[in-house]
Amino acid sequence: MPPRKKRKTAAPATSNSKEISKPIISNTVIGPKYECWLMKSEPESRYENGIDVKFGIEDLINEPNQTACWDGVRNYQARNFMRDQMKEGQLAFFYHSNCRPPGIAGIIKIVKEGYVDHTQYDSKDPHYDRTSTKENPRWYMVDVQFVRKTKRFIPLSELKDMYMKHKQIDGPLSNVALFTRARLSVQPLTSEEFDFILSLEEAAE
DNA sequence: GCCAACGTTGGC
DNA sequence: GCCAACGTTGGC
Repeated sequence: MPPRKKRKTAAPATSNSKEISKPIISNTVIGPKYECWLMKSEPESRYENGIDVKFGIEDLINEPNQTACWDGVRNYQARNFMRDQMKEGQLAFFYHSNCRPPGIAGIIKIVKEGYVDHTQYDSKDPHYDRTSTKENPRWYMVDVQFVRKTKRFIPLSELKDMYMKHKQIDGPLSNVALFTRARLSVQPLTSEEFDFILSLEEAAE
């Protein structure tokens, strides 16, 4: 199951009180601080169990309030980021995957923190999980809202060139999850990584 | 459509 | 808890 997403929602913002099991940052080992994100979604039609999982940035723009729940993520690391670490107001890149060309299309923000992904209980949903129970939900999602498109599409190829370069010189993208954990559909970015990538939208390549 | 990388499952 | 088999992601 693909961590792809979406459709529906536009949840009014009762901020959720649930989830108390927060992360607790054991800073015994100090890792990078993640306050920004990259979220992948497929902008082109693809059918899973007969249902189109297409959800590109234009689809988000067309949602009520330009807001959608990021349902359908079925990977534990990605879930943990959404459930435990994403905070309201944080920014994320909207990344187009499984298309040509792949890359960053826009910026979104987290408008509702982690809560139970209802699609896990829906037997008709492509991401139905028959083993998850209401008493002990397995999958979580957040709500995101469109902020803006990037001034230009920032292709993966360009990010990869930067990554390769930065690995040599220990530049800002030398550890970026997009390449060090390529298959994760919800990825963390440090502010430095986020800002560097954002600065690329100005450049003419 | 191919397939490398990597996550998950389940036997032992 | 190991690890082989299998499934998925997603670039190309």
